[in-house]
Amino acid sequence: MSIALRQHIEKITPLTNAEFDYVAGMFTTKKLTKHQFLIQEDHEVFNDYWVVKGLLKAYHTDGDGRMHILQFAMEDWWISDYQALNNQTRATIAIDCIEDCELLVLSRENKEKLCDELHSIANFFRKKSSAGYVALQQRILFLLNKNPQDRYNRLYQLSPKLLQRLPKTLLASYLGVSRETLSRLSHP
Amino acid sequence: MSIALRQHIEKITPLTNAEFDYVAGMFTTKKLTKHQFLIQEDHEVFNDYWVVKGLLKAYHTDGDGRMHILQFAMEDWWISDYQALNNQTRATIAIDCIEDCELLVLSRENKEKLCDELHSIANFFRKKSSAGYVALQQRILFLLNKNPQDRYNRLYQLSPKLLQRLPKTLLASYLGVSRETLSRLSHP
DNA sequence: CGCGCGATTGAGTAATTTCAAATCTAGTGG
DNA sequence: CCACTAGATTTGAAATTACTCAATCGCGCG
Repeated sequence: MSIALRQHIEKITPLTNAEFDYVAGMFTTKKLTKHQFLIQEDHEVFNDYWVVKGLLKAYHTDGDGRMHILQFAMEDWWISDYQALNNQTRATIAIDCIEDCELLVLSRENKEKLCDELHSIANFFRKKSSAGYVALQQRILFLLNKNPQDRYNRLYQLSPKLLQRLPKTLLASYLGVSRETLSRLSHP
Repeated sequence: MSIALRQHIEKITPLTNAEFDYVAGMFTTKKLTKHQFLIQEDHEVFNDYWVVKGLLKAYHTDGDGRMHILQFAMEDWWISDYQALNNQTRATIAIDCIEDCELLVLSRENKEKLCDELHSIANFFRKKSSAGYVALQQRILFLLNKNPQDRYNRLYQLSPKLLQRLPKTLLASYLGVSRETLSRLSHP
């Protein structure tokens, strides 16, 4: 099965062949094309997703119909509505495909099962969450005090590849600025 | 030992008496007075902290000497510089006491030990991190698109008690607005 | 009573948004 | 291969919002 997934997990914790086979067996696959929804607001959320290939956005639409992007996900990233997934509530965010996508699907039940049975996997997700938490803190710091140019530069530093694959409109929404303002920045 | 800590953990996962005693034995205690530092920027970070009593702030100071508050922590909250703690790097944020504080201290080693030995504790921290991640996502959504009044109202809804214990200057910094702007909002 | 600190108020300024229009680009069909 | 269209991006100008700086207020405490 997916070598990439194994490498991804083993960046954090080693797995025996048997363990990995067991883990991999818990996943199913899913393919979506550009513009298709992975999760829609107000729907139930049953799965966590790992991106094999493609690019997605997770976003909330506010009362005025404005979209605010919470996260992008490309190869090797996890994505879901974790609030809904953890608490078994309805989705408050939507996720759709910016490009054609290939995903590995891990249901809540299988995730919990894996975490109960395999120490290493429990630790994997624990460390992933903690790293995600830290990453969001960094993003908050930039939203709190940095101007649009600084925010853009940071994202450019963090993942230049992502920027090239994104329409500017979406990037603006992620950075919390209007697309006109983004357009007036200097783009390295 | 701390009944409160046991209740805190058992909100997520049950523990036997023996397990809890073992867990509790991994913590030490620490008392600090108002204005004292728990963590200073550029220092090493060895511990995670759980607040028994008191109120602290975690913040970053930018190049212009402006403080940006990442997190407050009061009773029942965990706090540390997780970036530094996880990666064994130097602190990029400072944490100090807004009120006199009483803390339970869990070293990185003991935390990892507990997570390796006790399934339930590994799951506890995993779920805590995930919940923390979701909470930060919500905060990001408000920073992305809401005006100061909405941000204030949200925090008022989330924890009105916190607001009463905080100097407005700190609140402004947390919300990402100037104290003058905060002062001009309607305070319910 | 007066000092000191935090909070408030006022006025001017800077930055970003908004609205509108023009330009560019990629994909489509002739 | 070219013209055409829809969508995305850029540009311009006005309006809005929040910031900054400065002054004042209010309260607790010595």
